Amino acid sequence: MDDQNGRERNDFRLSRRTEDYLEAIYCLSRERGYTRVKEIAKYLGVKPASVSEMLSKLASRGFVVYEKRLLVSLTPEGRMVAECVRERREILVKFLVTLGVPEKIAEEDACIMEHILHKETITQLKKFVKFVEESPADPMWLNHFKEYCESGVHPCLKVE
Amino acid sequence: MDDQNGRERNDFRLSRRTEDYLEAIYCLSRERGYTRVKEIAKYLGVKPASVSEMLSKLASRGFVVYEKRLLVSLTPEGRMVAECVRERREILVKFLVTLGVPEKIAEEDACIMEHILHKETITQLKKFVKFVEESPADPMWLNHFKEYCESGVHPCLKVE
DNA sequence: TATATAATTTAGGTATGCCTAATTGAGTGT
DNA sequence: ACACTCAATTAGGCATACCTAAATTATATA
Repeated sequence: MDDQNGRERNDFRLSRRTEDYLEAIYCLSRERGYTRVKEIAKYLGVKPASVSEMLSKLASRGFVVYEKRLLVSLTPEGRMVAECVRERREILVKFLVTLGVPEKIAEEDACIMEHILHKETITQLKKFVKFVEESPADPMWLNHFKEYCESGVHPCLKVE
Repeated sequence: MDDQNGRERNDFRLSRRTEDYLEAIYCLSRERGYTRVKEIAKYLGVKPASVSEMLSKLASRGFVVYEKRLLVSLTPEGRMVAECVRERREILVKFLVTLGVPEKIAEEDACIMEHILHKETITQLKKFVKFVEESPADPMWLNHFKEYCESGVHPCLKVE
């Protein structure tokens, strides 16, 4: 009934870890079209044995093409999932960076958030990022916000 | 090395579920100073048996006062943790609501985010919420953003 | 007080995911 | 062709966290 383990809050989503693996494979196989156990293990910071196990599961669910001991690649379905995950993540990074979170931390937190937030939340964050991007020139308020972050005082309040 | 299971990304933080339980107990025992297995189970949407197990762990770690079959309450330490978690959460809800996420979803996602984001991220979100709150009158850009959400066009671009 | 009912706990399982150690397999060099 | 090495897989375990069913214990009512 929870999402600590495999199943997510809503049943449409894959487990966080499943998404992580798909995204990793997606990134790693971008250029050549394939990747391998060792690379995935390094990318995700786990041991090859764990990757091996997970790949069997992913293959049986139709997300990757994988014959034991051979190279790994995504099926069209796996690619679709990975792209969604990736897109969510990129938006989140931009968003957090806009708000002044250091890039590196933004990356990490985005990676976590992408897996677990409702689509409504992602939608709003996406809109926000676009809103900022589409703003003509530098949005004044953003500068104000940055100033506020540094000084701790809202610029509009100290206009004397 | 991961955080799917017990241990979190950084070692200071308790597992997500541990925090959930502490927060639940905190909420439920606010008025009377104590709560009970059944209530916690209902609050978290798990079975009493699971709560029972978890309480033993929480007690052995010094977060709750709990003698089998009796009422449950937080130790000062448990309360401290719960309060931190709670504060993080409230900020997140405010933040998401500001960005137009429906209240109910904001609550849920906040509950998830609170457990896993870096403190730097929380800090920035907190600042952002404060920034908005301390803005004199209605911040223009927020209205613009709302308009943008509805129309899909940045108001500043269609000023003719 | 005795008994019925409600609350808890225990026992025994499940699933995810990760790890180590031991094996298996495949490609390379001699 | 054989041995070496490195990659990948299997086997056996661990921890978290949940569940169901069965056994307890408490409480409330007749």
